[in-house]
Amino acid sequence: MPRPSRWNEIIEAAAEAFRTNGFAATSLEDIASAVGMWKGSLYHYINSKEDLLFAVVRGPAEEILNQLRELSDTDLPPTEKIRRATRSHVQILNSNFVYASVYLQEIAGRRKLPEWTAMDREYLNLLESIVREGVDSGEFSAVTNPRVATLALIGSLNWLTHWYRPGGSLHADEIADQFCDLFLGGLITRKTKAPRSQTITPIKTTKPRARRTA
Amino acid sequence: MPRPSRWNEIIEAAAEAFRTNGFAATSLEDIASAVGMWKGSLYHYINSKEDLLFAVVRGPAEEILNQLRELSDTDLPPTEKIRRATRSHVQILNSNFVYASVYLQEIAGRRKLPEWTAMDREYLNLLESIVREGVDSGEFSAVTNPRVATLALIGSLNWLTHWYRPGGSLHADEIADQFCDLFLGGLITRKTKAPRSQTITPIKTTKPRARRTA
DNA sequence: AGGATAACCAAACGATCGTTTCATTTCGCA
DNA sequence: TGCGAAATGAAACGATCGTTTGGTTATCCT
Repeated sequence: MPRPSRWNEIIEAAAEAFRTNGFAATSLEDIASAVGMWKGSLYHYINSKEDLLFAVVRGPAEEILNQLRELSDTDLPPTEKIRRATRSHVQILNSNFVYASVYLQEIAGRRKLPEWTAMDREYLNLLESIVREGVDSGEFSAVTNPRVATLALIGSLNWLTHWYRPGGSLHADEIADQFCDLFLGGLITRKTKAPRSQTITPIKTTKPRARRTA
Repeated sequence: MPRPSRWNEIIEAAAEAFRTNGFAATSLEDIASAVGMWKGSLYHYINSKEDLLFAVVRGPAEEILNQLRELSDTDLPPTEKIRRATRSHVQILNSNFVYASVYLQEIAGRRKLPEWTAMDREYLNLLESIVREGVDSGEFSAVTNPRVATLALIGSLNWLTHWYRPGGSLHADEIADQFCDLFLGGLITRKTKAPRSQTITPIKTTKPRARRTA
């Protein structure tokens, strides 16, 4: 059987190394030795080390944005849009876990390259538009600031790279469903609405301080 | 007036550089020139570059954990505990923004030093215990998996370092309140409970594809 | 005042990094 | 089979990094 092209091996080795040690702390020799060649030979495939980073990251970044673009162009109710956007986000993080992790750790926020910040902004704006639809239609009455609510959802989703691992005991679908229930239903799902913010009263410690050692 | 000690200047310069460029991409010369001295002179204050990272990060990491420890030892209702934990988390992120950002970007997940992973695990477990209290008491009926729900909340909170900036137009208190309302009340706050997950039906695009350029 | 100690300068070292160069091998194909 | 291009080997270069060393200046204390 024809083994995958050498280029794919290089990208996968680079992605794994970038995710584990970070881009700056990864040397080209790390990547070269992982695929069994000399670091100078990598330059038959790339022009610079940063080329590797962009090649690793481009695919999932475009895919996750395109999926939200298509979803935004439907006329589904906002609740269903949020549900599908959440599922889509989790699914892409699951099936392209290493690449997506590198994107979130090395691109999002860190580098100010205009191409990527534009994608980040568009993704945020599309999702915020969905939230605003729900606010305007009266469905999302708990939202006082749509942008903050959107960023809260994105934060939960992107933080997955810090604890989720494909193939682990928690399946991506369960996580997506739990996220949806949480954000659409909230922790509290009762007839009576959750009590709103109240003024902070001083904490009175009732149990003795039990120090934990682990 | 006596200016703050040189040590503090060094730590602040290191923290700012670490947050902006990352630990590995920051050179000791960057830090030294920021405080106006030669890089070799830094070794009168440190033993290694990593000492700077730990010194930057230790304060807020211990503070945020201690606050949750104290809160966990009260007998407040779970709803109020979640609210106060969220406020506390946001407040510390606000008042120690640079230090906390370095922690989340360079320590959490990346390095496997047992001291820090133990703190992360304890923080997660304490917060999860609060969520479980709410599940057991029937208040948090939307939670099917307490650990996932807890990680969703932590993700929203920690992702603040990617978009929040102290002194910006959004105040920390507003953000904390919005987060609380979201997680306690959910996006939807109605008499009828949010419809649960439904099977995915194919998306039918109704509007023509409108490509965005920015 | 003066000595001890902290604070800092200035230069250098060895290691490592990204990149370049050129030789050599491997492979597709006529 | 043989040729040209792709792929890799092998070594080296210049730059930069963390760290060390030794000397110099400033500061504090009695």
